[in-house]
Amino acid sequence: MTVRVVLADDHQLLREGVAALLDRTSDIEVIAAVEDGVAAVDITSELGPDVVLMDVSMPVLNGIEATRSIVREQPAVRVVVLSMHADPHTVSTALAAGASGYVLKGCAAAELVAAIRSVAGGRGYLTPAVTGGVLRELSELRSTVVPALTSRERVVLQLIAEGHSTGAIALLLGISAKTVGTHREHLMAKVGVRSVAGLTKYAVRQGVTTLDHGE
Amino acid sequence: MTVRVVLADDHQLLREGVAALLDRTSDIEVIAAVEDGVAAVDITSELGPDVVLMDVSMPVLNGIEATRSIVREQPAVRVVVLSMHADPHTVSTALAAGASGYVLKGCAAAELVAAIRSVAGGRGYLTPAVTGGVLRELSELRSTVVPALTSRERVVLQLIAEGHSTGAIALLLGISAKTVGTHREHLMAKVGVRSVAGLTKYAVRQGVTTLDHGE
DNA sequence: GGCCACAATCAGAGAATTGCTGATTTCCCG
DNA sequence: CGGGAAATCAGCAATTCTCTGATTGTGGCC
Repeated sequence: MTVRVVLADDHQLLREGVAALLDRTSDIEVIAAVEDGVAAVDITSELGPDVVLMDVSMPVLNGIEATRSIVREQPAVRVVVLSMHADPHTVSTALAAGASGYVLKGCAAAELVAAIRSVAGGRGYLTPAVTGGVLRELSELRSTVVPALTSRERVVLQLIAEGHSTGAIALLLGISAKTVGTHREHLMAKVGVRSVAGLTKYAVRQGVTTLDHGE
Repeated sequence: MTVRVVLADDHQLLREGVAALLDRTSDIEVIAAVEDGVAAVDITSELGPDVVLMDVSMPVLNGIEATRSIVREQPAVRVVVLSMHADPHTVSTALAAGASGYVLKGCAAAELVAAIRSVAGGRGYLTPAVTGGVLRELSELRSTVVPALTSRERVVLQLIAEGHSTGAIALLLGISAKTVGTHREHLMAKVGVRSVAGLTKYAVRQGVTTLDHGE
């Protein structure tokens, strides 16, 4: 079970150095090293590696776009982005493009190996220096794209997901059925869904209810 | 981390013999041995053991009822039923009463120890001689209690769980909305649920749809 | 203090869905 | 050749949904 790796970076010295480092590891094999994004896409579709180690800044086609292309065409291939910078924007763009891992060029060889093994195993890898920013970005996106639910809405969501009818919820909460309907509409609008089925899935994902019993 | 065990059996010789066997094992300690079901319930609520080793046939209160009582009052206590017979009815009754394990009196000491360790660790234990019967019983129950869905019903279930309305499903399938409604009713009746929320959860559990996107 | 945004509440009216009963057709199995 | 189950559809009353519009209370902000 060796992990087959394609390396894409526009600096020859880095390519050779990283290849040497990785080849010291018995379970990782560098099967190709290319110097631009187009070559990375081509060689990946030809060789079908397990992991592509992708530099961000490359001529012809940058690493982000190359990642997007590879992930779209070969979802089984995992991409680890190798970058000089830890700025949250680059990181989240790379991850949005479909990268499974993100490591900095300043990292130790051991970390690079850990990242490759992690993504080859189907997990992800984020170098500690960027995780904070990613989490912050994530929560910001969550709150702007998906507005926070109000406490009342959360209660109604839970009851809906538990299978209660509008009338039943109104009785339980001691409010009018009309109000429950309004809450439901607000919920659907916020969650971006237009059915009880969608609301229920959202509730399950959010942990507001369980999948346990039928309702 | 020794496992504290209460032993309940109406034959003194068996109590002494099993206690001796278990005490040879360093991580298992028999803290009490009683001779009827009532005493088992009493001593269990008093001592709070990790595991109760429970004979099925006992005077005053049989092992099944004693198990039911113990599990209801002290859910943290695990019960291993010790029985002479492997008949599926006894086994499934015992498991339905809340037993976590089932071993035969004809088993080796090593198996008893394995069973006790397993249930103490929060898992279950079924002696191989009875697993076949239990699985058969289970699938029979499944098919009678939860009748198999027809292929058409599965299709409708999926579409409902994906958030489509009755009218939309009718269009997609090229049938009347009334028919879709009938399918939905049959689904709810079979699944034992009376809401789209319940159906959606069932669909997710069954893998008919995913939790991914909202709808 | 006044203003504004928003949560929470409710209502009206027409459209859609639900729940229940009942029926027909087709098809497979013994 | 039945018998039964699956799949289809209808009628009808009750409920729910959708959309629009409105009121009240609260908290933050100038």
